Amino acid sequence: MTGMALEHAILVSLLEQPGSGYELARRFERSIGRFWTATHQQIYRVLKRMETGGWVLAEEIGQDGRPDKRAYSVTAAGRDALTGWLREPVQPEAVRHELAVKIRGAAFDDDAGRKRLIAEVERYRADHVATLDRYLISENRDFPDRTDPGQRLQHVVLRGGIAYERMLLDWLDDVLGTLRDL
Amino acid sequence: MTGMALEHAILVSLLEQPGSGYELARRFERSIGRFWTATHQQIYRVLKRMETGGWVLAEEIGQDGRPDKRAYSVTAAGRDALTGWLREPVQPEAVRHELAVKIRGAAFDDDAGRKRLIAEVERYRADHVATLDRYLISENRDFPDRTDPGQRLQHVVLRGGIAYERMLLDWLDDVLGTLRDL
DNA sequence: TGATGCTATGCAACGAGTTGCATAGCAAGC
DNA sequence: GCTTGCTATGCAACTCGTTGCATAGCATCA
Repeated sequence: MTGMALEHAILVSLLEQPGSGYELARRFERSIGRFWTATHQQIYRVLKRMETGGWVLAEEIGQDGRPDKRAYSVTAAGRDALTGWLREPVQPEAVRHELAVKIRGAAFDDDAGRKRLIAEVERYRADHVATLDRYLISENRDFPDRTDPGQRLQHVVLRGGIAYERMLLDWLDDVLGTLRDL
Repeated sequence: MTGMALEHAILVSLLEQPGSGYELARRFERSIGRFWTATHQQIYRVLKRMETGGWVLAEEIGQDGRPDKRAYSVTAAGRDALTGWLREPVQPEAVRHELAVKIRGAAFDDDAGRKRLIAEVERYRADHVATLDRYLISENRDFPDRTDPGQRLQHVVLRGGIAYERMLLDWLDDVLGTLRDL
């Protein structure tokens, strides 16, 4: 019961807003995917398992002009499963930071390799500038209601993303400085 | 060739210092594991694969009073494999932040559940205070040589860890404040 | 008209990561 | 004397995550 947390991320997303597997996959690209990534295959597979286990209910919705979809909502049993999990201890994170491995690896490459790494870090940095911008735009647009508990919780998680991106950008500047005058 | 980055983390670790599977596993608990986690089973399995592929060489070392060990070192082919990988683009990270899921999930739990989550966040925070302390001790102790390129690169990665932990502690205070006056 | 892309779901195969267990001798403390 | 813990390596079974592919109709743009 320690792993398989995707179920719980899906439960949270469906409680915030019921929807189809496809819609969930899109949310995992935007909102919820900021802190829990998943592909559409994973989501469809896990949704079936959750349906079998009685955590979610599917309703077939026929649409004209596009394929039918299965809209999922969370059952009472699913909600109980979620609250049970919420009360378990948080597992330590499994950190996997590829860039950090590459930076330490740069000690065993030549000048040409380090030059390429600097360019790659700059590209990586630009990506995260864009990410931070998206977060800031989303913050200004999506969190007007400071009284709704759900919104306040979503907002504090987003502030975590913003803090992370800012920290990362500062650190990348430190990395670039270190690589340049190695 | 996109995944399987454990090989490369092992190559970096073995280039920094040759050693046995067991020694590598211990390093993955301390130094390199700050940004790339792995269990001993993973490490042994991958080392065999790398030996078959000619990336590392094993030397049997008989020890008295304890089991023999196989000391690994990186071959020229292994080093080439590493530099080849260093020049590939950095893959976007697969973020999996369980605590963030739980925080958003707290909107669907009751007051008792939220109280428990607050206690759990406090425990989690204490763990990370301890982690930050270990990093700061390691920084003062292990990085005296500011001219060695390898040390400077290890140091900048450690500074990333320190920056991350500080950011996290600040954010956890924000989270606790939000949960408390929900 | 043809190419590209979006909605919508899914299978099959593979690779990566986790968990439990096993062996085996030595050292240290109760 | 007994238990616990450390060094040292490994198997087997399992779950999780990734990649490539497939279907199928409609919309949009060149």
